[in-house]
Amino acid sequence: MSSSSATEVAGQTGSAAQRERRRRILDATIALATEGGFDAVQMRTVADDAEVALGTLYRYFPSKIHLLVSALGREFEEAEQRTATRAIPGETPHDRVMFLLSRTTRMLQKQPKLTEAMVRAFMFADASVAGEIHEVGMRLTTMISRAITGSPEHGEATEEEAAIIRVIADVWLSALVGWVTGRSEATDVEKQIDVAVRLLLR
Amino acid sequence: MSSSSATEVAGQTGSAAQRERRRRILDATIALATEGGFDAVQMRTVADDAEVALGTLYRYFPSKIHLLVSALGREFEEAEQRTATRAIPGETPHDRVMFLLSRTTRMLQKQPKLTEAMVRAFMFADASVAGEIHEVGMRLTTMISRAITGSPEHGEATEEEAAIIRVIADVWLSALVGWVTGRSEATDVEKQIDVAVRLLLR
DNA sequence: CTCCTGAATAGAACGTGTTTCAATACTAGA
DNA sequence: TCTAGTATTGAAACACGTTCTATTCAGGAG
Repeated sequence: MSSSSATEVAGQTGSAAQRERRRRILDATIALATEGGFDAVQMRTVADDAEVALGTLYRYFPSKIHLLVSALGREFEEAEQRTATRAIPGETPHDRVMFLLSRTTRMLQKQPKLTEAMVRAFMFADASVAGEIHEVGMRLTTMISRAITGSPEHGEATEEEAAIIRVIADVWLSALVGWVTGRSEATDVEKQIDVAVRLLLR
Repeated sequence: MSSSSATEVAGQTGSAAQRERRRRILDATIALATEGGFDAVQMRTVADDAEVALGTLYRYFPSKIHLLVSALGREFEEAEQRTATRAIPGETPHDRVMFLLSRTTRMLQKQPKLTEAMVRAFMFADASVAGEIHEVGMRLTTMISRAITGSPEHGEATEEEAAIIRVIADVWLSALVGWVTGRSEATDVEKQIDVAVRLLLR
């Protein structure tokens, strides 16, 4: 339990050179994943591309799974900040949630290999990745919550709302896994969320 | 596309000696997974324990993931047959679905290592495992459908019902993944399903 | 400026999933 | 019974995640 607490989450720690190395590693990871997916993210290659030694890579990210989930965290960070600055369009909670998740889904589907790499890492992660996983989960929860209330504020949700948000997130992730692993079509993801949201937000 | 169609799914093919080998392999897999989880299922060890050569193991199951998902399929087969012979107790669809999923969850939680191995393989599986995955999905769908209607028959579900079943299955799997990967407590799984079922079946 | 210590490096080495291949055993049909 | 074709075996080799070791580097304390 030394560093990565929830407050200094996305690696805003260490010297400038260290933050720079971390950035280069995540850049290389995302580039490789975008090109060739999970299998193409090979630790030796990441280290080479980021111009750090293999041992250094492992000092920053203790496993390939940590690395990819952290990359997912960085991507979600941008998406979440977008929902914080501008209100999500739509008349009803249903409309707004669908707007948000459809937009995010389409964004992910534009880079299928990258999404495959990150989603598979996310689903494969074990307890040792709890911190990174939790960060991603919180961001997703925050975004859906904002979509439901329609405001960029992120106040406390009622217990009922929290439960609904969780179910929506679960369905979205499952649908994404289905698409990523080639078990369903791209358009199915949106359909499945629409059904779930319709059933839940009525 | 030679063998494994939906009709001859669970390996009811080949000579008696071959069916016997297949059974020994799955037995060894489940024994190892029960003892030590995903990591303990090592292909060399499985082959040794099942008394087949490593090459033979790979002839029967083209990867560790195929192997573990097939093991999950065999376990689900028994569970599904139980729902086919006896009616699921409970007054309402909600009660019956909860009875079914609670019972199944508790059964899985009694063997945490085995469940961890199978669930992680299931979530990690890519398109090449589509057949095995589909089999498991169908069994789960069938069981939930029987619980909703309250009859061991497995008639066609309406589109609405099918969508609801899918959402319930997604939530159940997500909750299970959360538990397996140490992100949530055993009792959370039931709670999450209860919320989802309550929201969906009203 | 020198020394000390933690960080970074290069590279070898290890473990396990997967592939390959030559030799042997088995089985179904003539 | 013989034979052709197929399945199984045993063993080595390969690929990639991960660990380990020896060495060098950087930057703050004195």
